[in-house]
Amino acid sequence: MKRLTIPEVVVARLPLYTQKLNQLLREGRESVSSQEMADHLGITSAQFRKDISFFGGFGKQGTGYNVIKLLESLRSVLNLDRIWEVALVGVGRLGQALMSYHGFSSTGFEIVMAFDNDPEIIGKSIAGIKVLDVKEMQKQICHREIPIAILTVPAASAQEIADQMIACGVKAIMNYTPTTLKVPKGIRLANIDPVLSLQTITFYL
Amino acid sequence: MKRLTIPEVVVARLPLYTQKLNQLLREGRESVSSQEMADHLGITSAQFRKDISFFGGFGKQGTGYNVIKLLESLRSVLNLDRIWEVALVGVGRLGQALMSYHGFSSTGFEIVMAFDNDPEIIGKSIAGIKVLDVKEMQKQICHREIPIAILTVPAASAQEIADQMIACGVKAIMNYTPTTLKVPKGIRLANIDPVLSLQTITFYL
DNA sequence: TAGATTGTTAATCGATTAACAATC
DNA sequence: TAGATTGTTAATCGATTAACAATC
Repeated sequence: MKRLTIPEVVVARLPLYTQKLNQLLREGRESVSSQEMADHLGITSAQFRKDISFFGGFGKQGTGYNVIKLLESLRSVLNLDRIWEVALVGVGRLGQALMSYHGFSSTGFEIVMAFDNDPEIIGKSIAGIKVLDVKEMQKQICHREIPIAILTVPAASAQEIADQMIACGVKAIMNYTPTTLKVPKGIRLANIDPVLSLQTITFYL
Repeated sequence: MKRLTIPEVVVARLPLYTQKLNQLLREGRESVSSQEMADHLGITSAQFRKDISFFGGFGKQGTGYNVIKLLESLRSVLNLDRIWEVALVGVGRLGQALMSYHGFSSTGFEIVMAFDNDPEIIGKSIAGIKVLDVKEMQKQICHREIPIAILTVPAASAQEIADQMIACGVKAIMNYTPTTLKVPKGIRLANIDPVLSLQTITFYL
């Protein structure tokens, strides 16, 4: 299958392309050249064309790329033309903020369940989602076959909760904890602790 | 200067090394081999040694790396052996969560000012920080020479606010908005909209 | 000393870019 | 048609890895 040979760095750039194309769409633009995309994104036009051509020839010589068509193609490539159900574990401040974050639902991600171990918060509703006891987590996630989980628990319990998630079928974990998690091959792990990117940036300051 | 030649991918891995070393330190470990670090982090031992050797020979043949010494060296390389003052603009739910996030202060980042344009929230205190009118932003940031800003405003005003920040000396922006920002060369921009990493992950599911 | 593991070299692998024929 | 811009090739550039002498 062709898809398996796409470099990870290319895949990581596609959401940025999608983001920019959405912006152009809102501005009413019909087409865009690789050169313009490159200028906006701070890359070379050759890189843009090469990245896109992994998935097919979506452009037109002399004209560029049709914004809507390219956007839809990329959404299809990234499997964004469906709703993805997400579970969130750890309903602290960050967890609550993410549950209320409108950006998820407007892009096809829906947090459909949330778990915590604090009796104070279990049973409460946040952004329309009832917080369940984390003891229920495995049963619920298994039952509903949730593919993606957001991990916003304290560092100390991160690995344990991650193991439990994986045991009941979660395929991707967004790790917001400042922890180096061990996950089996085949499980996607995104480390998005806000501190990590800050620590990279300070090298250059 | 040697530092200028370090590949970005290497710099991006250093915080992960720091994270794991901190974990080992808490476990009371005195030394660690490149092989063990590699196993934990899912990389090769050669890569770890190569990355570290950009900054000097911190290891000892036959023994490995002294955890404390390596940790301190990396902290020094990443300029983490000081306090970094951070401004936050956009005190919505995500902004508030980040203001309350303990992970920043415990790693040497301190959100020292916050701004919003909503009269309802201006003047209130969140996590001990008084929210100021965004009209005051440029004056305050200039005056205190804040190098890092967290951008958590609505997408529509993101570019405008970013321009204002840069005009008054901000050198790095953590962009939490779903926007492709244009920034001048020399300004560090980290795109950490949570949706971006989700959209990358769905490609593989 | 014997065993272990580093730091570094050279080889490999992969990603980026310049250039241009194809073509809208 | 003339001008513009794609898709792709080949060259370049850069990052990763295997291997091993050095050495603790």
